[in-house]
Amino acid sequence: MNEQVSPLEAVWKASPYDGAREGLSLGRIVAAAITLADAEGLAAVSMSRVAKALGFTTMSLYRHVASKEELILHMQDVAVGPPPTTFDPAADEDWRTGVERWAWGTVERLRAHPWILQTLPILGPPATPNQLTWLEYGLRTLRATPLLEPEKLQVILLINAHVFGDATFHDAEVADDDSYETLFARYLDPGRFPAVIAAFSGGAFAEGPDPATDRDEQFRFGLERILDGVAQLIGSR
Amino acid sequence: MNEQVSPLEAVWKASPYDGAREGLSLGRIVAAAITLADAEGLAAVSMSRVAKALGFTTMSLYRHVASKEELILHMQDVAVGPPPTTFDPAADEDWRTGVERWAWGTVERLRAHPWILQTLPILGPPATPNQLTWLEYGLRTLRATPLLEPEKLQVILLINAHVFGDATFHDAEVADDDSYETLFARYLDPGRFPAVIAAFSGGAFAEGPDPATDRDEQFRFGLERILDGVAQLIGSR
DNA sequence: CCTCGACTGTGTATGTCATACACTTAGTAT
DNA sequence: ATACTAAGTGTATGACATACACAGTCGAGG
Repeated sequence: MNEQVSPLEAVWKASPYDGAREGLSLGRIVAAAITLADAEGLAAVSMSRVAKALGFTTMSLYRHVASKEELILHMQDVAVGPPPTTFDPAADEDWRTGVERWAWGTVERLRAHPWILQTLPILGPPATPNQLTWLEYGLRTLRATPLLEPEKLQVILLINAHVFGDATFHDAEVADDDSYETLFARYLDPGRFPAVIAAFSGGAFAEGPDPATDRDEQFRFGLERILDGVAQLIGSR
Repeated sequence: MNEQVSPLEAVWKASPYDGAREGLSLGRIVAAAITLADAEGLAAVSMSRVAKALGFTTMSLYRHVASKEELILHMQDVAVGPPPTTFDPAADEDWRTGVERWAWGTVERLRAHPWILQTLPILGPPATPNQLTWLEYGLRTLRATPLLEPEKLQVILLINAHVFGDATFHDAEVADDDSYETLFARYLDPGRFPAVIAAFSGGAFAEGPDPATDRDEQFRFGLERILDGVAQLIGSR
């Protein structure tokens, strides 16, 4: 644990998520918390439940973590994890190939731990070590491109927003599920919401045989639009 | 208040945010909660603080609202508000003009009540009456376009994601503020994060004389990329 | 070898929170 | 007037984050 340090800064200081082989350790605590969040959602993560899962008392956690907020930041960093080094774009690689690989990589991480979404309230710009490593790799895909530095950043952040959009949209859909269709059927006045009804009856909700593919397809569509737009700008330089 | 009804459904049933002139009412409760959230953030909204602000007891709120979750959904709906009717795109209007107007309208709403971001955990697809009205208007801007129905939806959702990205990125920047620069300076190893450093020293954080304009400029950049991509698809049909 | 201090884990206590439930009271319909 | 209903209250419960004081343990310096 650290004295007088902001939660964010604590995450940076911790870097090697070590594990002494016995007793508590930051690594163990964070791992237990992530397991809990994966299984029951972020709301299920309380100091006492995490401690119980490890067989320690609630207060023991505070020897390794200054606050719950810090714990959650650590969870986020570990759950995001470092990008595979194979994601580091080769110097001669086509930017678009690189960006696409990167984009799909980030979706995958977020889908693996959807509760990362709920941890957003804390955030702002990417700020955690692993998050920044992803950002670094993302920016590198645009290295050879004539875009200005701030433009590169905007492009990567835009794609990131799309990734979060995907996760947000498909999150509660799973949870609420039937209540959606029901709700829409019951309250969506065709006089007031003709376009919405048309869009949704086109099958955005009513997934086909393989919802995962459909979801991928939706993500791909948005991504291609973004990249087409970027390509156009690059081409104009 | 409603019996045996999901929080979301309760919001739909409530539609006219009425106000009996005395005593408590849903409208009054929601308004007080929004005032609180605007001033001190979503975290400051507790049943007891809202009640106190109105001069009633905590439990009195439960006569009008089934749970805190329902309250927050109501808050969200009211804070989002209906789109101005002038946003309803004219039939002969250029789609791009319409979409841009719509996009800027949504940013504006979100910026006025940034805590709406924190209410995301609850959500999923847009589902609240006013949210759906915005969606309806957004979709209408693409009415005359050769896009397929699900594609229109994807485009609007993509822009929406961009709006949330803008809000997310600039939210904590305000809150953490100096700690960001500090943190970056202290921990960002130029060996490991060359691209990040290049992108940020380009001035993404170090705002110019008018940060609002810079922020607008950043949003505009992403929006134009998206719309260029969409235009290209439309053109190819 | 002993002692001291640091580190790690514990137990108890406090204040906040959402919410259940039983109660009162006022207003309305018969 | 009586019975019913809606609105507001007060008290109680159980979860939670966290402060604080204490205890065991272990390694380093005498």
